[in-house]
Amino acid sequence: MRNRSVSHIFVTERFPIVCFMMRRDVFQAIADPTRRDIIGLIAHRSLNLNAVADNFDISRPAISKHIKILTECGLLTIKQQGRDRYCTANFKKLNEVSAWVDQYRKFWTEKLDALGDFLEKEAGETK
Amino acid sequence: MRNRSVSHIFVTERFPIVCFMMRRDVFQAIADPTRRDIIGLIAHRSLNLNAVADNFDISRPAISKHIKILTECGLLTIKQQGRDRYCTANFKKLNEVSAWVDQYRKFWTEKLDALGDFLEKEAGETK
DNA sequence: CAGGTGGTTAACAAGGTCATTAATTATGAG
DNA sequence: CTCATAATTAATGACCTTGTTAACCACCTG
Repeated sequence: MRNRSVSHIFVTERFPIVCFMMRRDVFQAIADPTRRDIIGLIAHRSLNLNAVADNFDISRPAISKHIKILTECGLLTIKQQGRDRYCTANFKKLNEVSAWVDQYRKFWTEKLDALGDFLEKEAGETK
Repeated sequence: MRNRSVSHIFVTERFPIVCFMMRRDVFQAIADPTRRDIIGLIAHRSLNLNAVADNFDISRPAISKHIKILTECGLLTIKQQGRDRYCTANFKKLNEVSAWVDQYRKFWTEKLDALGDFLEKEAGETK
């Protein structure tokens, strides 16, 4: 039962109702390349789910699930407009990732070789 | 067959030998909290596998597998010293994550509310 | 060489992820 | 109201992940 946590427990007189909320962490959310692509798509403009799905070869339900995961971890917010649900990216959430990476930044930038490695990689990829 | 790619194909006269190499991407590697903890552990000093395992409640084989994954994606390098294998972090690899996050940084820092959110989160956690 | 220690591999189990298709819900348009 | 469209849910399947224990290999020490 990983990544789950009880967020609220509502107790009526006779029926304890336990409400689970996925504690989807951002790291896991961005681990999937499709989800990273979705984020890239909606970075500049809000899109409804179908517009997002048009950019991928997978089914709408699959996209729907990805978006659900991104929403659950706080990276996306949904705004309902009639039938359409428009997805907007909530980039502040990426600060968690940024902060984690940044604590190690000094270990690889001290030698000032990051640029060199980046260029090396670029050259390898475009070759 | 996701996350796999044929990296090299050696062909002898009679035996084509296909060598698979896991294309473990860094995002997936750091998605696991245990692996992030391992990285944190060996950030400052090289540790052998048993020393790493001592810090966790899981078995040595489990740690061994995590370290294998981290090695396969380039985040760790192993230096054998007699019986011991010392793990060293290779933080340059984190640049991939950093670069991906950074392309969106302007979206959440423009408003200069990142500090506010950070403090808010801190307060929420220590409460 | 024998035995202990560091570490990996093998076999397996439980649960999670990511996709599918079919059915369902909900909204807007004619 | 009826139909088309936007989107979710349900049921299912294949594969991946993460852990376990037991057995094994490799190296150092006495």
